[in-house]
Amino acid sequence: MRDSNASEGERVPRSDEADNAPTAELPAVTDRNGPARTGRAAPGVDPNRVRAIPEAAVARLAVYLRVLSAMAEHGAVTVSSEELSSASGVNSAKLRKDLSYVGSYGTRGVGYEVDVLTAEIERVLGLTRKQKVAVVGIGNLGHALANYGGFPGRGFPVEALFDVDADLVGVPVGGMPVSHIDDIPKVCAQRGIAIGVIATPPAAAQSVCDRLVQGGVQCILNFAPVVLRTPPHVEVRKVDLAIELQILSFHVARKTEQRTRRRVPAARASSNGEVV
Amino acid sequence: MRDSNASEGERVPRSDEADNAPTAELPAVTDRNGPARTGRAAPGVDPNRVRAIPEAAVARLAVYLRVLSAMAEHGAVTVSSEELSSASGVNSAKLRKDLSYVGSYGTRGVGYEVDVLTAEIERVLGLTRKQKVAVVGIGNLGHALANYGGFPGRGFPVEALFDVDADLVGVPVGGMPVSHIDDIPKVCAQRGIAIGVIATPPAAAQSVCDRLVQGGVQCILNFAPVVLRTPPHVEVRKVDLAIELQILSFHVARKTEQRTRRRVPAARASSNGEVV
DNA sequence: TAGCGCTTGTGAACGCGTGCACAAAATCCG
DNA sequence: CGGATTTTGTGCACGCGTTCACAAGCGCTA
Repeated sequence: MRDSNASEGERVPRSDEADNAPTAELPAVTDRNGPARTGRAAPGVDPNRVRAIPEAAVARLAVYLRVLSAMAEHGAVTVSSEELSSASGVNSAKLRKDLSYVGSYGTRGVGYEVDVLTAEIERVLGLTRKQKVAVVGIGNLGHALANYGGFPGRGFPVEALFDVDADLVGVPVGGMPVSHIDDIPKVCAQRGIAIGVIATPPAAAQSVCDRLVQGGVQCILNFAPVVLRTPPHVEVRKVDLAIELQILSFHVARKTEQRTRRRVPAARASSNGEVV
Repeated sequence: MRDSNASEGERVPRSDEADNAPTAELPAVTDRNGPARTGRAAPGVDPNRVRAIPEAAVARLAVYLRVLSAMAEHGAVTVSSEELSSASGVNSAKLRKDLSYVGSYGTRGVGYEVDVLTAEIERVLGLTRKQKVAVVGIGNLGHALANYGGFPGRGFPVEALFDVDADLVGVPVGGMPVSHIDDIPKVCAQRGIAIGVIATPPAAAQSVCDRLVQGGVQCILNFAPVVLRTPPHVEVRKVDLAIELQILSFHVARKTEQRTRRRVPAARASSNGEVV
């Protein structure tokens, strides 16, 4: 009954794939061929123990990381799964299972050392090596992203900004000059940018996406409300404000509907149970 | 192997709940008590056919809606599940199942009428009644949201803007004057605002959230990187840029790792594992 | 050192979502 | 008018993710 961004954000389908969208709420679109696991999904066991971590677990690990960092600032040295889980809004069983994907770094009867756990999660998420980010489309949203600067707890360095608007090119935004989108492939390749963020109008998104791919970007975070087509090796995540609102709208409608229905005598409170 | 924003955005856990996070990719967190279904999850059948639509399906329906609207503009009158699904990036079986939650509005051997399908999906998503939206925190992101104006395909009317900054109060942004956050409860109640969008710094998010709830808001879209505590009847969805980037970072690391491992013969670094 | 209590880590079961495959239905064509 | 073709709608089975529940392990205390 409640669970929204299934798995946060949404998985964006590939043109070359026949399946799709996610759950875990989220976010909301998932797809895959093999198991949903992230590691090697080969039928046989994974030899190198890359450990197949469920996508949903990865998202939660990122949440734990932030909570842990807040706790560390408060001077906490150890945490129990109970404390960490309630602060993160998940149940403790799930939290422990998530942490088990990372490894066994807890002490039974005691809990986890905050700094050890933090380091291990960062290791698994690949945060030890900062991934360079490029933002394309310097409108309101692009500005917000460019200035996001230190993303909470360690930042992803924004190494390049792009826009079509000639008047913007050369202008520094958040301490970084804007380049023209025609230079995307060149600049991205030169600077070794791994992640591209698309904050352009929908019409421009696909062509920008193509250029980013051309520039060797491995992952794309797409804020434009379109379904991007990318080669299979490029990971795409989508954040869609309109869809988020529509999902909420659905919930509002549902609640209103239930309330209305309740008012009507007919009732039948039995099955429906919760009154909300 | 690929599927990110599980179910889009993420479900935000409740303080009073013991469970949690979502799927369906994007952002990522889900939780619930009963079945993940959205309708009444009572054991018995749902008498009033509120039809329990999976959260992930709701998110996809919103995507179909946008694709349909684009097709309508191109003059399409009917669509087959195959066309619509490939344009939406899902497989046709899933699409048909999703549409079956809405009802049976297709014609076998022919397909779906674009306008009929559009109308029915809008009905199910509750888009026939426009939900009023308030945006809190008029920084870069808030500006972007306030100007988002016509969200692609029908807009959610932004009926109020709020900020703490006294210099901003009264200033029109996107054609609407900014009010002070202290007035949130009053204004929201007066204007019957159903959805609140939080685009404030993390530190202010919880208190803003409390005021929104106080003002009678039913759903909250949270862009601040914090876990909000809300009463059970308030639906919260979260969009977390930092987490999105971290998830992508994880994928980048994984790919790099695989590439590296393939190159190195010895391999099997045992414990420390990944080379990063 | 032995016992007790607390917390981790995980095996197993449940449930939801996904994908397959086919029957039902409607149109088209001969 | 009957058969071939196309496409919907769905029953069923598989699989992942969540949850439960408990054994294992560690520290503290007597």
